[in-house]
Amino acid sequence: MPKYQKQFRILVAVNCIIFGFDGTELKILLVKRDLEPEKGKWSLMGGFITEKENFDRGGSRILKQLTGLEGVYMEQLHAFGHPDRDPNERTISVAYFALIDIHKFENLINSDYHAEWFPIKKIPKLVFDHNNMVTKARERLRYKSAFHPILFELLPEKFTLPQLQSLYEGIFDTEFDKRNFSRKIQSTKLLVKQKDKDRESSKKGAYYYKLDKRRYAANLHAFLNIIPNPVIFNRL
Amino acid sequence: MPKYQKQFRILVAVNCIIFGFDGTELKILLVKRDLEPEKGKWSLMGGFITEKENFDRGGSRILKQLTGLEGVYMEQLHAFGHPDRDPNERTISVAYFALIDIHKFENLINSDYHAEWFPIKKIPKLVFDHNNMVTKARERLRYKSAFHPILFELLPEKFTLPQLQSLYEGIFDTEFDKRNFSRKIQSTKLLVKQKDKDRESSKKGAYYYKLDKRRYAANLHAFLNIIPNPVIFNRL
DNA sequence: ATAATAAGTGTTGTAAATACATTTATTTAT
DNA sequence: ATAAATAAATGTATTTACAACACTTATTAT
Repeated sequence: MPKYQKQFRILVAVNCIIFGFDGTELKILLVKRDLEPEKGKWSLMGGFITEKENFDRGGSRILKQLTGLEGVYMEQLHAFGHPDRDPNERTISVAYFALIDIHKFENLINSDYHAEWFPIKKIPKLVFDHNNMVTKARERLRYKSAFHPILFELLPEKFTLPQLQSLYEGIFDTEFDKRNFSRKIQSTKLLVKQKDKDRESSKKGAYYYKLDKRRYAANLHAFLNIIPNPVIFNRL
Repeated sequence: MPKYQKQFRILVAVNCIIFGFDGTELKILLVKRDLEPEKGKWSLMGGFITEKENFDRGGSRILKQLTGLEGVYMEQLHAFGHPDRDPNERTISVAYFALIDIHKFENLINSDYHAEWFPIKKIPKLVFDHNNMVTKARERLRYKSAFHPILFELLPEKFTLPQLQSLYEGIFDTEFDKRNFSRKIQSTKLLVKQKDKDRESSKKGAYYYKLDKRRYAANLHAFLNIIPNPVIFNRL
């Protein structure tokens, strides 16, 4: 077979924007970059694509390297290809965003990397174009979660409605009426009320809910329309 | 500066899914591939990324090469990176989709390429993973156009409401009530009624409309909700 | 017993979406 | 000149979805 001889070849990386929610704030997991250039600066977790893997697998591999987690919600975000984005050598990067249960991560943390959670509103200056990636990931998460039930991926198996609401409020940077919010969420029939309560965050305690996994799997692509007024999108 | 010596480098291409609407059907512009492997087979327009361009520019360049058009609606769709997608040598491709006014194309067609419009429902077997790209582009177009006013990009400057409706109906593969459709479209205030009529497609004639460009520019990211029931997404 | 805290719940008004049928302008055939 | 055919244009009534709003309940600490 002939080869595409004259064309030039480029380094291909994958980066992950890893979201977590600690009950109060939306956070992103960052690492200190361990190779030159820009060694020691904060960065998204990433790595070069290997010869036999596709992007999805590369993304999963890199997520697992850092967090130990598999089977996590992950989605291709965008391919970044500015010729000068890595000053060392031209490198394109396919960015993925992942939603993880922050508590699972704490158990599995890989100490080969120096990783830290940063609140989404206090992201430091990152290497290359990683701040752009974060911005785009935030926009996508906001957009997608306005219509699709994906935010459950950020919560532990059992969670309360007030927790869920504060997650939505954090992402949309606004407040919702708890009666209307509860009604909308319940109307999806994705949640199953448990008999026990979370007694950490209030005196009365809030009932736990779990996802109805069968329904959830069937409704991943369904529409919810949880957000009162979509105009919200214009202010990130 | 150090180099990323050990990593391997990959060919990077851009492909364009070019949509057009002839008044009746949604179509895609395909070319006969002019290099080995798979020479002579139907393919999406594409090309390798050059040393100094980013993806958006590569996409625009490739679209212009074939159609002569610039300033066209274009959006990054997805990066395709299966290791065997091109059997000749590993090549990743960043796919873009473009919406063009099919009539503008007819004037500017570049005879270096053998290009043809194919109805979206009669796309032939394409090279590599291009059929996957087309499927993904269709899904994206459907998804996006359900909420955002982008389908005007497929129509000429002056168009009628019945034309617009049949475009929507083609994309969603269903029929809408014309009274409700008209009301929804008008409620966006994006259209300006003209004094003249299109007399081609009916005896009575249908009034032309033009986009209110100022409002349109301001509303690109606005939400419309033209589609009665979003369940439609599940059947492509 | 009382105060403090956050959870939980119901109703009513308003706006949006849907379903549905007749009239109008024009051309063509008789 | 009239009638038939064709597709465009238009209005209303009903249903449904959404948003606004306030009080009661369970529990703990004093």
